[in-house]
Amino acid sequence: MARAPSVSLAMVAARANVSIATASRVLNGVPNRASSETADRVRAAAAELDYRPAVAGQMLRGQPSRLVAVIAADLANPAMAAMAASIEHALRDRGLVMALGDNHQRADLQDAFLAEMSAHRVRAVLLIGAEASPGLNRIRAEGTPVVFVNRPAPDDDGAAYVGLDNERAGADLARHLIERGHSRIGLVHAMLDGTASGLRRKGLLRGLASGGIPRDAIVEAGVPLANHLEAGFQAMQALLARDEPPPVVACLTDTLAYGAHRALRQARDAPQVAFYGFDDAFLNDWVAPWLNSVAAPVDLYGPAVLEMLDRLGDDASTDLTLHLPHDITL
Amino acid sequence: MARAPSVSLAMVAARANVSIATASRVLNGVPNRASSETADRVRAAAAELDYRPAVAGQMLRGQPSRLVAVIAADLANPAMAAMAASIEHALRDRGLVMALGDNHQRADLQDAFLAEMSAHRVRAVLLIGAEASPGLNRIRAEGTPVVFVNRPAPDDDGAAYVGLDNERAGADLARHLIERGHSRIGLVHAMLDGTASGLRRKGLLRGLASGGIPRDAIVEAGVPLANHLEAGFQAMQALLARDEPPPVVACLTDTLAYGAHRALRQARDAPQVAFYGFDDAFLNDWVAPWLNSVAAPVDLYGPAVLEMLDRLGDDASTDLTLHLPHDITL
DNA sequence: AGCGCAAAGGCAAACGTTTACCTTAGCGCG
DNA sequence: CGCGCTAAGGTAAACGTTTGCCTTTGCGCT
Repeated sequence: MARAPSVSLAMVAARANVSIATASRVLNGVPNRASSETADRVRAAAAELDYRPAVAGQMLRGQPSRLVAVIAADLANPAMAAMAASIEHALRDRGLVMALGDNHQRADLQDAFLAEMSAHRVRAVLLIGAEASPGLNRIRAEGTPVVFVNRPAPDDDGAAYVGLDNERAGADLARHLIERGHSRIGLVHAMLDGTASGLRRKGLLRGLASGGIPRDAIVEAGVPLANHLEAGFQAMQALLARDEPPPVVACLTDTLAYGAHRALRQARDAPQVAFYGFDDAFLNDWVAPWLNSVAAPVDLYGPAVLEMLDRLGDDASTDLTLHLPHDITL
Repeated sequence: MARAPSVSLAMVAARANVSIATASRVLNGVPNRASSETADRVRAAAAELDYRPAVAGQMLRGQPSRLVAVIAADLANPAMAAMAASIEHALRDRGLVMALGDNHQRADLQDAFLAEMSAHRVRAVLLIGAEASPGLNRIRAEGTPVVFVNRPAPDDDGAAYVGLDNERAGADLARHLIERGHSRIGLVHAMLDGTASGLRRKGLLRGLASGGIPRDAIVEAGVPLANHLEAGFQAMQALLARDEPPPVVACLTDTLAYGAHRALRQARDAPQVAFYGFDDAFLNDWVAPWLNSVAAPVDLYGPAVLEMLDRLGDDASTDLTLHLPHDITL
């Protein structure tokens, strides 16, 4: 299992009969430091040996690493996995590499991952559904660019955010529902401390109110579970237990809607119910055609996150909120 | 955006009034090299400064990195994402960190990722659905431990494999179908060059044959698309166009089944069809209750992969195939 | 007293890369 | 001819860590 000794810059230099310095400069494209013949010799040697710079050396010199840490709240959530995939794609176009972790909605796991990534001197940290945690504060204090994706920062002090305009999305859903003639509306949520959910609900309620829907026509059911599937299931059961279940149910998350729909399936003489959710995963078309979702096209996430990283790099630009255009997909 | 200068071992040593060497040894737990007072002083200094060793230095010294590269064929596939999550969990228990990439079923993207990971001197490479590629051969030749997960190695020359016993799983599904009294069976697949699919089909056909099902009672439909959703959709349409569609359809992948089911939904006067697939994602319970799946519990993947990495480390043990126990979930 | 040994700790090399600084040669130009 | 400038290249330091080797001190034993 002896790891083959990898080829170092020194070997390339030796083979090309130049100093290490010259080899380095040629390969890094520093102009006017080598004749074209020398440069060709170096490049040829590098190619023959299949030289690839060891990151260790580069890091040691303080060069930024090509690694970008990405933390997802739950990889098993298809919407988040799809966002991660989009981000990875965009990063790769820039020569960056994603290192993905899953915080399982636990601050301690998130911090363990962040600590390791910090030791690797990652170029940036992206959080798709962040937990508030000491390690998160620390890495932000260290100056590592941090972008919150899909769920705004737990403590909103000017942190960079890429994702839906949650409040507006909620309001738009309200308008949509009213246009469709709905007057009694179910609302399913899990925990509302999550910044995204709270904003969505706020916007939704505001929109419904300004559309003339009285507050008591909104039937709310919230089950504070981290597992949104189970939460949606139980919340929907509660709604169904009412005398007259609402004909339309808005879930603050698609995953909640999955759970709610299961409860509906399992109910005896279940009524017709229209479901609405947020954060469409492309899989919905295939496995959840009954679900309407307020979401941005998932391929927008990657480019938008990179755009935000650029803004953070400029540090002149101050607008650190990037709202993706959402739509109500059927 | 000036990155805060991180605390180095030298600072810890200075604060504890010892040499760098002593500090290093204390923190690494080398015995009999420091008095307990000195050790306490060092540890206190490290804690106060929140010292965390820079990986660059450690890597440079040839220490194995804590990074483990994981490549998924398609992160948007919930089953694969769930496997990745399980693996990440198990790795973290060992103090290792997952760096996840998505090869989008393209050899060139896989190689780009592998090259970067190789430069990071990752401790191992795990492939959930590998593509055959030059870079893969290269990193194997370099001696980096490589484990194929869920899909056996493209060229099977003694590569480590963790996943279903695909052929047996196919045969077991055949027995199951026969026990249920099915005598006409649909078979949906995409490309069969993928090693897993080929083996599943082989086992299934063998099992059906030995169960007395004549070959012409097996209606096969294969659409060679990389996108299994679309492939399943089209294949099912082909099956439905027949005079008498089979009452049970086995799909070599759950994703194919998603596609097939959509075709069924969209068909006019669709018959009753039972669906079987492979690689159950826990989400199936919620969004695809109509799908029976041959699969191993997904939380087995992580521990099994670590077990295999241990075997590769011993390099005495030669059994590099680890079959997970599968079951037919309803 | 003399010896050996263990504990406690320091020195310095090595890993691979980048880059500031230095040297040399050649050339244009006053 | 002498000055300055540029291209072409080399030398060596620096990054942070680990570890082989060395020194010193104290202690037990003959």
